[in-house]
Amino acid sequence: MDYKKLADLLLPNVSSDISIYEKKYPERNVSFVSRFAPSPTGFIHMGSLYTAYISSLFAKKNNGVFYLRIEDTDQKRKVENGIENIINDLEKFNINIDESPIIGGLYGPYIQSERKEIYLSYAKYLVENGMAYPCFCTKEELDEVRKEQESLKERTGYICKWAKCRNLTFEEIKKNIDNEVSYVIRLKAPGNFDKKFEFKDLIKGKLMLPENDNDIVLIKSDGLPTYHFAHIVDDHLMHTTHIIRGDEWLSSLPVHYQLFRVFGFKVPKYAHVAPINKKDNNTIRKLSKRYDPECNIAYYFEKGIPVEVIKLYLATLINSNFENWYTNNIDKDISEFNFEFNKMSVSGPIFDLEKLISLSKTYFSTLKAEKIYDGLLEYYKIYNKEFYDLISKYKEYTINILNIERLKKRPRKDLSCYSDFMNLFSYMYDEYYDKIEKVNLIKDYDKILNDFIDTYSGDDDEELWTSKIKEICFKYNYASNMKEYNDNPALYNGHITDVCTLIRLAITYRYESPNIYEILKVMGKERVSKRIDSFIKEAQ
RNA sequence: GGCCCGUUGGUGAAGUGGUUGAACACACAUGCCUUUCACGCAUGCAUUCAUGGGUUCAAAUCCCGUACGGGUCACCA
Repeated sequence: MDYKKLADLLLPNVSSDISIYEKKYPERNVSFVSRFAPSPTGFIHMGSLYTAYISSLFAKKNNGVFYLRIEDTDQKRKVENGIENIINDLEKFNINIDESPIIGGLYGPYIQSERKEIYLSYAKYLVENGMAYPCFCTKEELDEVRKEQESLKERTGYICKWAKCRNLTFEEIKKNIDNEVSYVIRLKAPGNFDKKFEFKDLIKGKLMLPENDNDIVLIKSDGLPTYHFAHIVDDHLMHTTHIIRGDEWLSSLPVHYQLFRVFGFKVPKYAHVAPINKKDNNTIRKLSKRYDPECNIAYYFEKGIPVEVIKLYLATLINSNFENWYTNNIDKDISEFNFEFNKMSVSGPIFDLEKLISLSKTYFSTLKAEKIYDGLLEYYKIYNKEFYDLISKYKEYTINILNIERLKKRPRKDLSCYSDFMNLFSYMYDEYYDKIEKVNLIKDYDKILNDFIDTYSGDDDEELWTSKIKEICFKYNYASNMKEYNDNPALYNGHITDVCTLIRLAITYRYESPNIYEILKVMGKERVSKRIDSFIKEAQ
């Protein structure tokens, strides 16, 4: 068969001179190039963020390039604003992108649907060299073939004797083309399934894979390439050195490997990332954006968990020894850690929200109050306008609240997200000083509170403050320490904890709060007196 | 069903033939500290690495079988 003639018949208006593109997209002078190549089908979720983050982290570590390429060759799955959504989400996470449809770059276009000419050119080149051919089989015919293969317990696919369009004569093809029969272009797969080749994946390690003998589709009937074909052409021309992608691609690696070899291109290195999993009852399954709210990025935004925390947690999932490094280098940037492919989980890490929250508490405990304050403003501006107005109005006061038990060697760890702040500290604002239903009052509560407010100066140090409380304890027959009380409980009306709890209740209407001494100090004497007065009135 | 991959405590995991008495972290429990809560500190929590066999002086680590789990078999990526 005259393949040149065949190529011209199929793609008359396309040049098969691929050297144009080889020249147009020259070698890069960096040793590491990775990419994130999503389909624009919606918002980014934890899984895609994970893969994208890994790519960017390794690119950064190797002073390489990380670019974004949109894989929109499936017209049916296109979603409105898909590209914008992806780019916005990546921006929110401060993932640094060197080239993208927005930023541009020398290797564009970065949207596959805009590269149609390129793919067709490479496809024509293959046809011309007898390595690809048109296939006129309909979906129904293919389904039937598959059914027959299944009933014969044979391997499925467009393989061996089943690849009937492989042997069409030029005349037969010409007739179909003249009649405008819809067709695809398939690879004439040169592999032998019974032969295996060794492949070293950066994460999975040494693999033995069968050669590909399936005549996979290269160009679909709409003229757009399949993932397999676009992957080879793009990653070759864009000079990607490291393909970092989900391990659902592992099984098609023989196809991709073969395509690179057919063209004589250098095969890039591959890192197949196992998915983030979730333990559901007793089964482990992939974290799903449909069933697991924590898979959705919006979930964290709504709670007010900072993106830094998510990145921190993802980093621990990428390399579990990261966590140890981080606790010793809490002031350093995540990217300074030496991430390694071979330390990644082969079967996929399990997502543990509890651990993420614990990490978040540690993260918040390292922040300066001013920084948290800025985060609070940003958060409540969107999620609670009323509270936003309040903290905007009382900036200094709010920062003082945030500084309670923060300015010491081991700060409190009670804040795990911005939404916690309101739950934890709303009572500090008079607007939210709410009564609670049931309050247990101790003996002489009114006298104790009155004595307390009489002696409270507002600027005593903690030691003096405590000693004043102890005096009150003594006066009303409360034990001034627990040991005393426990030795002889019958002698006392109660103990110092009861007295402090009473004060805490009067001030906050809560049984739990940070150090009451510090709270009083932040509130100021005037507010404290008012609250105590109103508490006593309310109790009577 | 074919092919590929995996299986270490309540959880995430470290571990690649010999100081591993199986790190570390989360969770849990108890105790200490303490005005509550949180923090912090201390202690406890796998005589054993899915399972059966083999190789070896030595196996969680290497080999084979079995069970279970995951991925994939599209003109979707």
